[in-house]
Amino acid sequence: MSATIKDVAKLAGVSISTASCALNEKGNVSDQLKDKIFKAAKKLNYHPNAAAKQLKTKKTNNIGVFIYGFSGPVFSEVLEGMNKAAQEEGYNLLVSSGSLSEKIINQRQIDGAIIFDSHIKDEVLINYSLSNYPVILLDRDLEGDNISRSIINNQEIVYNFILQMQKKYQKIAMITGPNDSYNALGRLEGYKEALKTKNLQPIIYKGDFTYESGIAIGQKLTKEDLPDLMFCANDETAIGLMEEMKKQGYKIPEDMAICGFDNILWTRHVEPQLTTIAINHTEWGHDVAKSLINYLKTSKFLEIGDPKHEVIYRASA
Amino acid sequence: MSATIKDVAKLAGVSISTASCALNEKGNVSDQLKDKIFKAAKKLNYHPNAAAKQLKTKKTNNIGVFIYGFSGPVFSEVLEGMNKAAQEEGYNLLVSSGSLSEKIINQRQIDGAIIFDSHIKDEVLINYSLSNYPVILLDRDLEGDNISRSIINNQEIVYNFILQMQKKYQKIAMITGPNDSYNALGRLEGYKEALKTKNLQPIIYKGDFTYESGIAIGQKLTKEDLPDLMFCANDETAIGLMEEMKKQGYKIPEDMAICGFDNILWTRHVEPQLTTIAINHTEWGHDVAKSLINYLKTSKFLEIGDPKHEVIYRASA
DNA sequence: TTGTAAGCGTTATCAG
DNA sequence: CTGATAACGCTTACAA
Repeated sequence: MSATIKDVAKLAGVSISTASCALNEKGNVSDQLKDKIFKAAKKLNYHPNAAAKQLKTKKTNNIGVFIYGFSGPVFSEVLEGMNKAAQEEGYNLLVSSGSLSEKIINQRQIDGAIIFDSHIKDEVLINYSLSNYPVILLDRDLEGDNISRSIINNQEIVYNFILQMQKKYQKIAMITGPNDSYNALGRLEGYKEALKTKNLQPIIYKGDFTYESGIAIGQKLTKEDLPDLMFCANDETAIGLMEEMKKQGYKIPEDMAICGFDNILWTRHVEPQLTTIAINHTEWGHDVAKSLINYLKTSKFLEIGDPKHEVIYRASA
Repeated sequence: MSATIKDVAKLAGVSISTASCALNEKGNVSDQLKDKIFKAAKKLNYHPNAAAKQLKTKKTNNIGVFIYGFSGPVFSEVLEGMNKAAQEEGYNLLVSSGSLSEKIINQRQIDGAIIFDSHIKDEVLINYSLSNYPVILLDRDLEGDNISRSIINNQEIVYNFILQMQKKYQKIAMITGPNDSYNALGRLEGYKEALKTKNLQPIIYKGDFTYESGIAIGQKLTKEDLPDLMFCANDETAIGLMEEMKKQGYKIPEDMAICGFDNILWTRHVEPQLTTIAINHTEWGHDVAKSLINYLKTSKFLEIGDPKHEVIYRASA
């Protein structure tokens, strides 16, 4: 069994409350006693019991992060940023995915929640926030008093990007991603909106974020179809398309320029290197977690800036 | 404020203990009362307070996972598997990386720990395990009573693989990874050992797990240097090498066969497709977590099989 | 079958 | 400056 504060108090020859005050640097304890108490604590390898502390103070020092799954680079980057922020502020990350998430929220195992998972019911979140716990939603809508939100504004990013590219390329087509992807939909909207602004008809090919869908579309493209620029909803599709076009003897970007989205590692290893858009997910996660923790300390969310993005111009477009 | 068991008891018109027994399906409560109690709980949206429960039962229902960082595919796969196991068994994952990890362990916020991080001090782990908490170490050594271990046996996997390839290829060289990588070192040892068994001299090139290091080595390789097979410590290096060799006009695998390790997505998108070795990290994580949870339920670790691996033969070797 | 009461390890209030 | 003591919400003997 580990030592309790009782043991420390006994060894130091003081009362429990004095020991508690000393260990928490609170109130008035003489330096002499303090020293004795700290020595005793060290000797007994004392560490306060988290559950007891939580019960008393109603603070768990944990923030819950609820994600849909662990796979893919996005989650690990976001988590990395959040972990960094949590560490800086002395909080722990309780990461959960799946059916147990709602239980953790309901049981108040956390001081606040970051939701990156559309499966958790609104009702649970509202209930939680109503008990004065802060919640930050990522890429999802919900209004409420202690609820804040942050989204990757794919639509706006793509809108601006396409308008920019329009200066150089006349005919711009797009390969979309799957319909159930938040990101794919936003990117598509941004594309459509940009063309609308310029009074142009959108040309849309249906992809699914895979390398193979890029290849398949490349195989169907006839010479007359070729746009000046093909904007792909993600890099994998763009690279698949590029390989297929090269195979058919087309020159990139002369015959058709190609660009993607995400800036995956492989964009640098294809020939020509792929022009793409990078989102700084790590920084985003960091800012989001900081905002939540700020709420825990001051009852106010820190403003979360839009996730940083950067257009990376390379040879492909 | 959330409802407590007291509120439930009052609303149902029973004592606290009766309510507790009913809600935990324990002891003897008449069906009639039980029904009343459950209805009251539902009405009040009652959820037991985790801290109080933990304090009393000395069980947190959390298992701690301590990793070195979130980046890279390995951690997300391992975490995914662990999360799945935890979910199946009703446990939560407290994931932490960095300086706060030791605090979580010391404060007994978790019923058991999985350590995938060489930075946590042995002393902390020993102390923890001495208080009867189970610990599983991944890719790391430490002996103890409630301590179990599991490692990816890179050395053995590579040893067997190279012996196998030896039947087809005479001269086998290797590109290593960085010296501070557990995986790189094991793979190198396996290679050396296999050649030794066959009484052959190892031929070793120093890489660093990057695509660029594969290119650089390819540029230095002269025609006379070419081995029959180049075994690369990871796929990125292998692919870099392959691209460079192709650029120089060599035919893969005719002039030199190439194989890698990890089975990253891109191994299927190069020409020729890369022969490589896949480790099932998700399953590994799942098994590890299951083993720990089994200990929590029965005081015995479940046997963890060696992480499953599979040699994936493709056209490059 | 149900209720009373003690106690888990803390913190915090309030006398001494 | 220090020390009883109550309380946090829950579980669990044990008594009724």
